[in-house]
Amino acid sequence: MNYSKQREVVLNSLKENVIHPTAENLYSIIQIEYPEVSKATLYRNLSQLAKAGLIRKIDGLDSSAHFDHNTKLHYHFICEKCGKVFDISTDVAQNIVKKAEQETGFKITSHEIVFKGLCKDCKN
Amino acid sequence: MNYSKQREVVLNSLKENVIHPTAENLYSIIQIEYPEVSKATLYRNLSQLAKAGLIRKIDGLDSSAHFDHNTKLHYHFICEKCGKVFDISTDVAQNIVKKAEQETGFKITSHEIVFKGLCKDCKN
DNA sequence: GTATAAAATAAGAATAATTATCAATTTGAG
DNA sequence: CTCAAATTGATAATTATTCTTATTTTATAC
Repeated sequence: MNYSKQREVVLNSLKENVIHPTAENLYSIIQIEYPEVSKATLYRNLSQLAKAGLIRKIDGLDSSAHFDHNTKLHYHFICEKCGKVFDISTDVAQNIVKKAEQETGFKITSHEIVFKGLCKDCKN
Repeated sequence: MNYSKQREVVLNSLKENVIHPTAENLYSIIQIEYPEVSKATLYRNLSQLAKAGLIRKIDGLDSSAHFDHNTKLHYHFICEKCGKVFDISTDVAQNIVKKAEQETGFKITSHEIVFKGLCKDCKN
């Protein structure tokens, strides 16, 4: 991966926006300061950065993919009322990969857990 | 929900095709015997049946949603080589909802676990 | 520094999956 | 049987994302 100004902007924007943004969220945010970053470039870089392991793509939350600056293993919760995404620690499912591999005999290379419901604020 | 012939066809086809098909998979299958079921009707009925809890929609496996005739709680694995989807029992993550609710204080109404990797056949 | 090949870009077209529109048909309660 | 509500087929529209192409940047070799 060569250096590019646009990729740096994408990566930094994600690091500064810890809200698990979608590509469109990030595009709006980036547009304000860096209108020179096009949508195609944003999508391309998000893919590349995720493939390189520098960021993480989160599927299954809602109709679009969200992106996470935090590459350490953890899970996610999306509030069905306000749409906010929160982290859930791996404590909730210990040794889950080992257990699943033992049960199935498959080789597991990645996994994601998505919880849905109401966050603390929206519950009331 | 009123009765409709088309909805019956959709539900029965899913029950007979335990392969976790996508909407397009199911459309191809249904077309052969029941060309009178349109694509719009298929999508509409899959949504309605899922909302009514008679089937389950699985997100996060790949670019399209898959559907499951089995509404009992369980998790999923998709083989990144052959694309087949397999069930994973809830044993791999016991009390996960309770744990996540205790950790966060959120109200969790649903969750899904998606594993990716290589199935037994593709591993070799 | 200059040449140059590989990588990256912007702009917009294209695609894939899904949802919406709407007139016509079907269903079910009274 | 009647009529409103539900459902349908056909197709347009939408959403999210990827692809195309000509141009520009970057890294490297001289």
